[in-house]
Amino acid sequence: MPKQYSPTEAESRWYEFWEKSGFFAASEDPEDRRPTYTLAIPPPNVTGSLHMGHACRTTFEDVLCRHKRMQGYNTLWVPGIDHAGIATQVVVERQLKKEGLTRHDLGREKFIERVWQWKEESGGRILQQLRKMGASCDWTRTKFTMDPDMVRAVREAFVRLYEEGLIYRDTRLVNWDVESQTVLSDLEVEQEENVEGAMFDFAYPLADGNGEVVVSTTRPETMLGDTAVAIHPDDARYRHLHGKYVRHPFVDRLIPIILDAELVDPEFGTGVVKVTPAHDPNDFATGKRHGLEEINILNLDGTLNANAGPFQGLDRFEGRKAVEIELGNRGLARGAKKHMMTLPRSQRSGTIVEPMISTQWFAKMAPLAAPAIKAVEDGTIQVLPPEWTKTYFHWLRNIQDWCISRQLWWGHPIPAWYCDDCDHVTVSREDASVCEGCGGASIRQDEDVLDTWFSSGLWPFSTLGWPDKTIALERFYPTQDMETGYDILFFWVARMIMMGLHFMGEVPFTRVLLAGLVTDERGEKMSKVKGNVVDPLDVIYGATGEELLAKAEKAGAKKSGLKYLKSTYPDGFVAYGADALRMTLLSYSPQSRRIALSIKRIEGYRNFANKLWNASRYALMRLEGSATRASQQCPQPKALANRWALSRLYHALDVASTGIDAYRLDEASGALYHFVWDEFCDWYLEVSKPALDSGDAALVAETEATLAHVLETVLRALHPMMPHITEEIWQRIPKWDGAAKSIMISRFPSALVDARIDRIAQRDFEVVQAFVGSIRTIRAEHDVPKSHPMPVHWHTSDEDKRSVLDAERFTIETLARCQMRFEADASKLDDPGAHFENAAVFLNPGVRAAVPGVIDAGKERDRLQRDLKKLEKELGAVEKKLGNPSFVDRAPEAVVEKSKRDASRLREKRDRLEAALRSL
RNA sequence: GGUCGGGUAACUCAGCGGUAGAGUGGCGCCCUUACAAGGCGCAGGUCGCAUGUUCGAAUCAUGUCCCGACCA
Repeated sequence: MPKQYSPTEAESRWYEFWEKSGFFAASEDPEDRRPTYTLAIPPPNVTGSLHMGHACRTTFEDVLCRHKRMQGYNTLWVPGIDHAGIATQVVVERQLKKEGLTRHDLGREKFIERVWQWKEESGGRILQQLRKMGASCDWTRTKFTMDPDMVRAVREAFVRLYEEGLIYRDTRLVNWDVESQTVLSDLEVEQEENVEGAMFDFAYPLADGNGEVVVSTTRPETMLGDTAVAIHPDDARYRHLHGKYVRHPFVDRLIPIILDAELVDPEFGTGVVKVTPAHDPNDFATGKRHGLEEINILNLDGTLNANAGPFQGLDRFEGRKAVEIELGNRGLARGAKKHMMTLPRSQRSGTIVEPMISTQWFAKMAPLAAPAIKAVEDGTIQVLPPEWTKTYFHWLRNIQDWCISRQLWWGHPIPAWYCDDCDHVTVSREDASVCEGCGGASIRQDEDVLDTWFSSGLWPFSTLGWPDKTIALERFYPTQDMETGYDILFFWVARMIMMGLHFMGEVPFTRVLLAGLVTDERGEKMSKVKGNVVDPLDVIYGATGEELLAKAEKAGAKKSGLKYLKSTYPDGFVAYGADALRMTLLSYSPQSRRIALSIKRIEGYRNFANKLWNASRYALMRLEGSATRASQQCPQPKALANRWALSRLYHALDVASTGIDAYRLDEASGALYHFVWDEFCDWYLEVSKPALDSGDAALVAETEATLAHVLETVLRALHPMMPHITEEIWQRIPKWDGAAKSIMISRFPSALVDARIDRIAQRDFEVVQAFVGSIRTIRAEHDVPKSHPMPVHWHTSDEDKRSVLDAERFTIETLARCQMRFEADASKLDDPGAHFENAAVFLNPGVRAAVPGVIDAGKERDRLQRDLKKLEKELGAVEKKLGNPSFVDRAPEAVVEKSKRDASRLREKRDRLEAALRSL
C-alpha cells in the first residue's frame, strides 16, 4: 500500500463494481420480506450540471440510504430528472439562435423534436455526475418527468382534479414574463428589494376644466391604461371632486373620480391614486369593486399595444420615458423624486414581471392544503429541523390558487380541447377528436403546457408506477424520507404532500429533512457572475488555478469575481476525492441555513481519509503473517488498552447511530472522525505497538484481534459517509469466512453487538493518558529532546491507580519515553525541591510525580505559576458558588456534591502546586 | 410591514440552564519504520449590547443594534 491514499482511481473502480454487481437495486421479489426504506431523489433539472447544492443533497441522501441498506432494509433510492420547462426551452432556443432560427421558424412539433434530440445528446449528464459523488441510486428505475408513464400520470392527475372541480380556467391578473412570454406562478416571481427608482408626479386635468388632480406613479406608462382616479371618501381636501371626471391627456377617455377607502391612503403622496385595473393587483381588485373597465396596454412581448394610442409599438421602458416627456410637453408633469421600491422579477429570465390580465388554468389549493396541514400538525409527517413547520403552516394557511398553465412549448400539454361550435371544454385522458358537448369534430387542443412543478408534485408515486397499482407502488409507497433544500419547501415539498394525500390517500413520506444552502466561504451565494462557484467535480478530481479562472471567465464572471477567485484559490484544488467532499458537507449542522463551504475544511477531511488509510496500512502490516482475522464477534480482551478501545468504539457507534437516525449527520460523522483520529490513531495504535512487540503470546493475540475488529467495524460505520475509501480498505482486511462481497452490503455495526462498554477500562486508561500527557508537556516545555532519558518519580496512595500504572508501565514508558520509578516515600513529593535536583513536577488526580534533571528553574516556575493561576480562578469560582447559601439549598444535590468534590480536588492540587513552587 | 434565523477564539462553525468546544490558522519542538496530507506541546474568547428570571445564563424572557432569508 502506498503512503498516500489517492482517491481518484479507487473511487471510480469501486463505483463501477457496485453498480455492475447490482447492489443499488431494490428488490420486488415477493419472497423478499425485508422492511423497505425508500427515498425519492429531488429530481435535478435536465439542463443542470452538478453544483454544490446537488452534491450536498446527494451526500445526505446517500448516507441515509446506505445506512438503511446496511441495516438490512430493502432500500430504494429513486433517481430521475426533471424536464424543467422554461430552462430547457431557453437552452434549445439559444442553440437555434446560433443557427439564425427561432422556435417559430421550426414550428411546435419540430421544436419539440429538437428538444428531445438535445435531451438525448446532452441532457441529464448530471446523472453521471451524481455517480461521481458515490450516489447509490437504483439507476434501473431512472425516471424523466416527460417519460411516457410520467405523461400518463400527469394526465390522470389533471383530469381527476378537473373532474373534482379542483382545476378550473379563469381570467385574472397574472404574472407575465415578457421575455419567456409565459405566465408564472406567484412562487416563480422574486421580489428584488430596495431598488432605487423614481416616483413621478403628473396632473390629470378635470374634465370640467376647473383644475386638476396630481397623482404619483413609478410606472408612468401605465397611465395609458388608467380607468379611474381614486380618492379617500373622507378626505376633506377633495370633497369637491366627488362625482367628477378627469380627462385623459393622450387617449380620448373620460376617467371617473371614485371613492375608495381600501386603496387610498390619504397620508401617502397627494392622496390621489391613479387606477390601472389591468396592470396592478391592487388596482385590479379596486376595479372589481367599482366595475371599472380593464384596459390592457401591453402586447405579450412587453411592447405597448393599440390601447396605448400614440405610444403604440414602443417597448414598455421606452414607453415610460416617452410618456414622461410628453406629459412634460403638455405641462402636466409635476416633478419626480427618488423612490426605494421592490421590483418583481422572473426567477427564470430575470426580467421585470408585468401584471397582466389573462385566461389561465388554476388549481384550487385550499381543499388540497387542509389535509397537508393536518398531516404535519398531527405528526404523520415530521419536519426536521422543526423550525420549518411554522413556515410550512404559514404558507399553506395563506395559500392562493396555483396558476398551472404556461405558454411554453416544452412541457406536459394541457389535456383540454376547445370547440369551435360550442362553449364546451373537453378534458380527457385520451386525445380527444370530438367535442364532448356538441359532438362536433372541429376542436383544438389548448396550446399551453403545465407548470413543471405540477409533474414534480406527483414524483413520489408517479415514479413507482401510479396510476397503475404496481408492485413497486404497493411496496415502496409511502416513502420514508424526503431530503432537500429548504428553498423548495413550497415549490415542491408542500405540493408533493398535497398531491400524495389527494391521489394516494396517504402521505408521500413520513419525514421531511431540510438542509441549508451551500455558499462560498464568505457566506455569499455562489453565482457565476461572482466567480465564486466551487464545482464539486473540481474538488473531487482537482483543477489548476488557471483552469478555475478559465472556467469562471467562460461562465461570465465579473472582474471582481475573477479577482476573488484568483486570490482565494491561487493554486486551484488538488484531487480531494468524493469521500473528503462528502465528509465535509456532512460536518455542517443541518440546523444552519447556510453551509459556508471552506476548501480548508475539505482539505482537513482529505487528510482524515489519508489518516484512515495509514492507520489501516499499519494494522494490515501488523496482521500480515498472523492468522488473526476480523471477526463478527466482538473480542473479549483482558488488556486495558484493548478493553478501552472497544469501550470507546461503543461510544462512537452509539453517537453515530443516534446521529444518523436523528438526521444529525454532523454529529454522527464527527463522532467517527474523532474516534478514528483522536482515540484509535493517537492512542490505541500507539499503545498497540508495545503490546504487539511484547512477545506475550496471549497479549499479542488479543491485541491483533481487537485491532482487526475495531478497524473493520469502524470502516463499516464510516461506509455510508465515505463509501469508496472504506471499501478500498475493507477489501484488504482479512475477514471471517462468508463475509459479504462488499462493505456496502455488509451489516451496519451496532454498539451493543460490535463493541463493549467498559467504564472501568475508560477510567483506568484516563489515568494512563494523563500520566503520558503530563510527561509530554514537561518534555515540550523544557525542550527535552526525546533521546534524553526521563526518569519519573511518582507516587499515589490510590491502590487502583497504583496497580493501573504498574501494569501499564511498559506502555507508558514507550509512549512518553520515560522511566517510571515508584516513590514509596510520599513525603519526598511533598517537597520535591529538597529531594530532586532541578525537578519538574506534575499533579494528576491522585497521582504526583517529579521529573528530575530537566528544568530551568525559571521556566518551571513560570509554568507552575501559570497552572496555579488557572487553578485559582477555577477554585475561586467553585468556592464562591459553595459559599452562596442559596446555591447549597436550592441547587440539585448532585450538582452541589459535584461542586464540593471539585473544590476539594482543586484545593488539594493548589496546595501541592504551591508546595512545588516553594521548593523550587 | 410581517415571520423566521443568525451575531461564540484570527477564520468557518458546534454547544443552547450547571467550571467555554472543534476544524482551520498562529507559535515552539520533532523527517520517532502507519501517516510531514504527520507527531508532540502551547497560546487565543468579559459567547452583539442592555435589562430581567434563576442559587446559577453563551444557553431562558424582554428590549435594542447589526446581518441574512422568506413572505406580503
